[in-house]
Amino acid sequence: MGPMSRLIEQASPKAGRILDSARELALRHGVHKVTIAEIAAAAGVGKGTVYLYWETKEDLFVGLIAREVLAWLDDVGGRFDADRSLVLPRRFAPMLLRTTAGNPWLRWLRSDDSALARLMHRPEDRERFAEASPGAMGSAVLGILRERGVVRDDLPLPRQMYALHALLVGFGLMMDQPDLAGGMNIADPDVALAEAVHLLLEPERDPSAKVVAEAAEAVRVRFGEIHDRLLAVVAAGAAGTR
Amino acid sequence: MGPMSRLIEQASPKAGRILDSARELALRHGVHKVTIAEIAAAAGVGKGTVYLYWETKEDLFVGLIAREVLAWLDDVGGRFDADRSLVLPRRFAPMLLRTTAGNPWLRWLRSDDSALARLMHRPEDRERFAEASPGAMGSAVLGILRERGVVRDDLPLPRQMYALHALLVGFGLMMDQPDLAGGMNIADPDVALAEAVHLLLEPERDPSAKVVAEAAEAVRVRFGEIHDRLLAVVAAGAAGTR
DNA sequence: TCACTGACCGCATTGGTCATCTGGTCAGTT
DNA sequence: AACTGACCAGATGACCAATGCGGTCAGTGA
Repeated sequence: MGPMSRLIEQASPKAGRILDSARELALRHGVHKVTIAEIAAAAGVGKGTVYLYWETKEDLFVGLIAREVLAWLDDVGGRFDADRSLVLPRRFAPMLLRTTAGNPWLRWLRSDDSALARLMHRPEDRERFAEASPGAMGSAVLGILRERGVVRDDLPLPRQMYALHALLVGFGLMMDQPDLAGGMNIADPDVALAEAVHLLLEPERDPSAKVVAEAAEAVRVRFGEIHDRLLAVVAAGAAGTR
Repeated sequence: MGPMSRLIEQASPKAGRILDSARELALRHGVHKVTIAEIAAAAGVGKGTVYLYWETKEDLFVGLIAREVLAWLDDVGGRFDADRSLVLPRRFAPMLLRTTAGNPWLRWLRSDDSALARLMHRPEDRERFAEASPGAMGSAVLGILRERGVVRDDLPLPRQMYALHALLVGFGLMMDQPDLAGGMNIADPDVALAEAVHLLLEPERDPSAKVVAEAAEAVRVRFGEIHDRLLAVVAAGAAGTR
């Protein structure tokens, strides 16, 4: 994170209230139905005030989604600190999906909804967010785990990544829209994913506790990088910085 | 197949011409842009003639898509006859995707496009078609292969099915819309899928040739069932039978 | 007799219009 | 200096007429 760019809401409580109002109203009526005037009124500020903190409506919502993703990254980080064995693919993958399943903003991000593309016009922003999608995170982490023997290395990395990505996309979509599953419904998709990832990625023998701890540390560092780059997106959207 | 219900185009060459025109025009301009009048004109028949063979525009296109799927099933059947080792999951799964990748109608079916839902209003039809989607076919075949030892049985079948379905959905979608892959592109997704399915489903030792042959036979029978049920859809859509 | 046709009908969809509303600005207020 | 809300140009969507559609059926001719 570093001391450089802080979240706008931490600098001003008013900005925080605006974000909260925007979040609530957008969840209720949809992002492109809610108006800046509504948001400002709900936050108890004037309409112009919103534009003191963000240059455009787009920037406001980019910042909002970024906040959600950052909170999610922190959440995941916390889980890691509590239990480093979460780096094991069979635990990592289900955790990625489960922690994103509940949050509409993250789910939205994952399915690459067209509505999101309509909102975020700057390709750079979309790319930065795509970096934090479960599929991309899985891929990013895969290389690290593979180097350290937490993931089998008897097959080329690119194909392994592609397969993992496909698996996560598939599970994610089937969770979001059960009709894609063709009527098939199981009680515990998490377990199914864990088993699949285990067979797909994990070597015969579990790695030692030491290796696991080191891998977890490396993965945490990677999380930090993704975190910081997202933070840059938020900073870029803040008024007065561009 | 049986002698009972034959494709409408085999009964009347005129119906065949109508289907051909419908196919060509719909591929060029989209299903819901093309008009019955255009189709009739292109086929060199009167507009009313179309309604001698199909009750509605919807029935016409249901029949058309069914024809495509039936042709695909025949194609796959032929491949099976030529090489029974195609039942091996690592060869079966890539074949399912590859043979459906080129055909817009089948691809459409696979992605469960909303445009298709707008066209096919009868849920019964949609269900019948869903039965023939790659994911569903994979699932249908999975049980057969498992019983015979071509697929490992150390994990519960429902979760195995779910995982396979997710994997196929994921690979299929990433093939169709590469942006879902998050910029990741590999030369040979087929191989990646083959490897993934191998790890996911296949036992340590390959089954004997005899077992493979028997499994292939059973799978072919299953294909025949799916074939026949689709044929029933076509027959139901034909005018004068309802 | 009957396979076939195309003029015809009611209705859904379209394109065009225009009043309203929205994102964004800025002179003014506190 | 922080903040506000009246104001503006352009986007939006409600509305309506006109077109074009799916589907019908009386008629045609082989």
